[in-house]
Amino acid sequence: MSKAQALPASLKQLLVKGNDLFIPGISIDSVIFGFHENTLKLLLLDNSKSNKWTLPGGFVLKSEDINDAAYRILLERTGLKDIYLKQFDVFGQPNRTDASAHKTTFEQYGTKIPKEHWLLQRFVSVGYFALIDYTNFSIQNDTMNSAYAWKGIEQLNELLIDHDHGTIIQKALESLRTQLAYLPIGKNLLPKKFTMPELQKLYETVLNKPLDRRNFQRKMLGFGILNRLNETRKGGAHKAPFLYSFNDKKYQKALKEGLYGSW
Amino acid sequence: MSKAQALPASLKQLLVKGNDLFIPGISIDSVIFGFHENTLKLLLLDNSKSNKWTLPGGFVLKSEDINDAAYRILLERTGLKDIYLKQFDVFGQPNRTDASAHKTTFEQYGTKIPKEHWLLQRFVSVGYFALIDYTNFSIQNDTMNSAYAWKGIEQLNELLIDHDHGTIIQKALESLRTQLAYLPIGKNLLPKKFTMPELQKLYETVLNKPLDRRNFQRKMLGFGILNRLNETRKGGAHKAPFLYSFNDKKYQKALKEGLYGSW
DNA sequence: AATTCATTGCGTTATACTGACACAATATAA
DNA sequence: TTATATTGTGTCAGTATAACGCAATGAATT
Repeated sequence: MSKAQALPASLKQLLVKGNDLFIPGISIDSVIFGFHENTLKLLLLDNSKSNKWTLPGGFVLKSEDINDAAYRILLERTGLKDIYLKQFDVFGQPNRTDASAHKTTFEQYGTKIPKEHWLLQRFVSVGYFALIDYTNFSIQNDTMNSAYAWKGIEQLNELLIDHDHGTIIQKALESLRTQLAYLPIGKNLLPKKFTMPELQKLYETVLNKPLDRRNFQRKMLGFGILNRLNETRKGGAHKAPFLYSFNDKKYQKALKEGLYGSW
Repeated sequence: MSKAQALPASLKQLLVKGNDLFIPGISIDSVIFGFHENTLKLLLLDNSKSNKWTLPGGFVLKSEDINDAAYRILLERTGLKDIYLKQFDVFGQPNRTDASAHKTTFEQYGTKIPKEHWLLQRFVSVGYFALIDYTNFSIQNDTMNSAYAWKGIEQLNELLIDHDHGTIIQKALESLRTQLAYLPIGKNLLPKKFTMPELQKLYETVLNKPLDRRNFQRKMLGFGILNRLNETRKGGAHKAPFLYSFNDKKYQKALKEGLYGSW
């Protein structure tokens, strides 16, 4: 076993001042979605030693709105701001594994959380999902000194077995699917310019079923939310597809009614 | 001013033992929907003196699942069980009015909540909505000694002005609308036997727009979730409509896919 | 430079669904 | 018995959907 590193300042502060700063018993967990190479990815944190991957999360300041806290935590831990973020569920089982996860985090540095410490109390977690542009985010270590990595949703079984973060992710995916017609997934998960096949793959991935290429295009164009640009994406083999961008105003408006259709 | 009544036992217990029994900082508010005389109704509690109506709610026991708590609270305060109940949002603004509402409740009985008491801390509230059969529920006073009453959603403006329970109710209604295709509102808001016009009025009320009688019937029957009974509802003037009941199995199944259609 | 080939852009057709409306049947009230 | 509002059933034009055809294109191959 390698020598224990010094406890990072951020963790020390959590231990010492957390009780004064944060409201007790409530945590936030964020499921951060990205889309790359035709797969949905999640931004997860590696708790190094344990090789258990976890959702980035945090706590709510004593006089802070919960939604504001979710944005702040996202900003602090990833540098991301102006991100689409949405609360989707609350996880309130008394046997949630937060306490043991916190223990593990500190034990990596040879630090033990004192008994009765607020971190070891029962936590109710509010789940948020974020939609971010994969191409516009460069991974860096976060303030808690954990390492980020994008993980494809198909690899999750190995990473999160028996971990209740797995449940949270499943619920987030479910929300994404059932509310698809009302969510700006295209705008937030794709780069500013994208091709029709890319948009289609995104919808196919979320819905987990294939869609007809030609019918998809007709329907999407029918919504009147896309601008076709005078550019094509060259470089890939075969015919170069047109690039599109979203007409933000019309997109917003259309989403209010829901992108009607039999997906 | 009339003489202050004695503090009810349930309130006294809350004051004295609440801190040991419940997890701090988290409350539950339930928006209880019923349908009667072609209007959506809410089951509200009158805080007598103040004439401010509030949502029935409560707190979570220290080793209790939040969803279980919501069911328990509903049972304790209304006698209702086996009810459709669904979490729809979390309300986490630091300036929520719970503390002052609690104060008012106790001041009615001439009791003052001690400073620093847990009831006066900041609360994050988890919102649930319940769908219940109006005809199968008889109003009684609840354990907190408040009086229940059904209030039509159109009268809410007068009752809840500037009250953040108003926001919660609005959000509950919104959830009801956007998730309509996935919610068993018919089964849970109507009596076992009902007529097609009654079912239609329910959908019209939730959607807040009129629907064509004949198209509605065609679509509903098309889902294959209704049994037409060999009875009609006589008594009303004019032609007696058939009675229907739900085919529970098919209803459940259809809701999983969502009751597809352009409502 | 010509050929190959997977992919893209645009189009067609049969079918199902939707919205708007017509008309006969019927339970109560007059 | 008649009047009336409501319900049950049906029609029809317009629209949306699912399934598929075919020519155009850009890079890779020869």
